[in-house]
Amino acid sequence: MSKSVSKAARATSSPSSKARPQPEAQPQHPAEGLSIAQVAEQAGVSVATVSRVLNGHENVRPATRDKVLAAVDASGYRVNELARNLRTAESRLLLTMVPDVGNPFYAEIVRGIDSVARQHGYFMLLCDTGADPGRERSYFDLLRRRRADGAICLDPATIQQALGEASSALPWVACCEFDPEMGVPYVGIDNYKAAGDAVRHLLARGHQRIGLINSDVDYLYARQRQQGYLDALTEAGITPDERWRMNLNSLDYEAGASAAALLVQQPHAPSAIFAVSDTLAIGVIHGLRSVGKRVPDDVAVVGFDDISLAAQVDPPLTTIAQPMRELGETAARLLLQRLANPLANVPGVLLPHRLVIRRSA
Amino acid sequence: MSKSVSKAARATSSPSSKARPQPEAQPQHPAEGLSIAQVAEQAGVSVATVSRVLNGHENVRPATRDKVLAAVDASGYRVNELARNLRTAESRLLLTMVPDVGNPFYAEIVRGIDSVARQHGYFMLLCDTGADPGRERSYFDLLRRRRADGAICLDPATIQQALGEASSALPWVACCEFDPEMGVPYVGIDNYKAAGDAVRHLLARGHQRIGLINSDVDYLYARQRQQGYLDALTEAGITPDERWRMNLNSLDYEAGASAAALLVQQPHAPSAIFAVSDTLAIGVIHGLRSVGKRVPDDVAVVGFDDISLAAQVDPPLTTIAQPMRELGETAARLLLQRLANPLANVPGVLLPHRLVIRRSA
DNA sequence: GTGAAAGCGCTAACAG
DNA sequence: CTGTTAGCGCTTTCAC
Repeated sequence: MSKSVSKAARATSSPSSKARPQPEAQPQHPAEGLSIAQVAEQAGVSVATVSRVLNGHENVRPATRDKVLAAVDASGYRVNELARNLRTAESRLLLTMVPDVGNPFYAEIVRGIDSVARQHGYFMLLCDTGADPGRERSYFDLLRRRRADGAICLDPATIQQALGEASSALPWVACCEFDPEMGVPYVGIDNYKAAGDAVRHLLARGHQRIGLINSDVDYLYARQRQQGYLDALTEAGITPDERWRMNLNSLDYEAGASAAALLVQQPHAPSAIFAVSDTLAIGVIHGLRSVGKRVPDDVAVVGFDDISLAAQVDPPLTTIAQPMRELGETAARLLLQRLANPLANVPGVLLPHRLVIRRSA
Repeated sequence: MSKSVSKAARATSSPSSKARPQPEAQPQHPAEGLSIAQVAEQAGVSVATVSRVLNGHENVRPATRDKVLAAVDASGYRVNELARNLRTAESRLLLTMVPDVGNPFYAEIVRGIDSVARQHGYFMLLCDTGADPGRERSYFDLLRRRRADGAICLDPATIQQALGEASSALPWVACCEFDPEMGVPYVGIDNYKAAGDAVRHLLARGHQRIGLINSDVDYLYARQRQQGYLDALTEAGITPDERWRMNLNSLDYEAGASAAALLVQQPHAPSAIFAVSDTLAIGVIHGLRSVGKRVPDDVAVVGFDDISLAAQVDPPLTTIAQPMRELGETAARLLLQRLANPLANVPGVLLPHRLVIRRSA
């Protein structure tokens, strides 16, 4: 930890750095190819001294320090981090890979990651992979090529596995999606139990025919939630009907809408639908309405995630809440741990979920 | 342009690189501190030759090339881009700064940027600024410190201006939010006219008392849309009432909901509401419903942006569509132009908007 | 407390 | 076609 702290104190590189505020007046020279040598010359000291001042080392005489600082401010000099990073062999950059930045579920997680990262003097940059293995790989290459110090991956477990064995040696952690067997640190929730909770809620409301609108089976959570759904039904003495289940390759509203319309227009249609994401569930509500079904009177629906929108739609969505912020924060902390001590074996952690009952079911 | 093309062809650094697929078998050594020198030794050639092969230069004998490639694959070597970038003085990284990654409006724009960027051999990385000037600054510092080659900023114009004069020399462009006076290339829409279109639609539907739920005036678009709203009303012979207008410091659904509830519960309440973003408008619909108003019968609502959700809510939202994808693509192209030719003065461009009539108004 | 100098890993002249 | 070499701008011993 002491490493992180000392690095975070670097006056010129920490995201949260307030060590040396900018002067009000803008510097004269917009600083194109300014190097430390020129600042040194201007200050009448050696490059070593400038470097020491820039990095907040203590062993510099105050007068000297002031001379240097003056020269820096006057010239508008900014350290070239490419050079610094080459020398120190670290970039202080963290990458977060998400399958779809447009999905509000990820936004809150990303904020959690970001806040922990900057507290520790790291920048967090977001990568939209579109759940495409090729793009995923190319972002991992940023890691291999030392352009980032670490990464957090929220992509489907299947894609993570496709990265190959060699990648597990890279400094990254998995968030929400993970394969416990891979030996990569992870954080997530108990999807199996959460899905069971959703279904049991529906059961308690008297529903017997419960549909499942699921996402792509590339996602670990899709497989786990399906199993939770299946087992909850079976435990209640109900034989799951295959026609009640659908797998979608998109979490978009439209996908949920058309799936729902299909689902309820068949014989023995479900009287309730469990959708594995709120975006899907909102689409489902819309789809049901478009075929003349009322929610929850004709068909009940429960979603998953508890994105902020869930409370705003009509009717407000009953859903399983994930601790999104904490998921992100935990992921960031795991990664930081792994960076601080590459050999320590970092644990997998599961965070609690919660059933939020609103009006849709 | 030829520069971009030749760079994009670099076998080891282009995001879209497919030049030399990885072998099926994973390399033996996970490649911690492997350098080009060791590869050179292993291949029995000089570092220069390895470098040439890695960069796809033509003047290498096939046999030599194969030897090098074999050594690379065997060792699992990856180029250290920190070193390469220091040497070539470019990072091939583009930054996109958005005020809120959770707002779906930005997601599609970001995709547009990303697709153009990777077509040209650049990586695009997303930064969530939270519309905070401090964070904005720190991301711009990434630029100053050569960790990224260019940036696209979607933050409020006010924040852009606060960056100071010196920043306009930096390689960035503005998207959606911009100040034409700053001399920074930009792309956006005609917000004044678009707002007018929205209001005129409401007018045509017979509404006389039209409310405006606006965002923070830090946003240029907020000021422009307000003016469009005001002028459209005036032109119709209606004197705008101050009590019809609200400014919110958030685009969240909740913010729209509570604002709407307030707005329609006063005397002479509006019979229609124009909200400057779809997220706000969706909140508005929810807020109206919570106080017992039906949309559009009691109060009509028009939004702005046409995010995918707009068609899914009940009632489907009448809104002004922005060409989000094109906005992003254009921004990326402007930036690329600016990078290719730092001296050329890149124009500001305005893209067309479109009124989409659904059921909410 | 400060400076001189080595070298991080790479690319690009320049020779041969 | 291939090798030798000089830096890119910075941090960090090691002297003084």
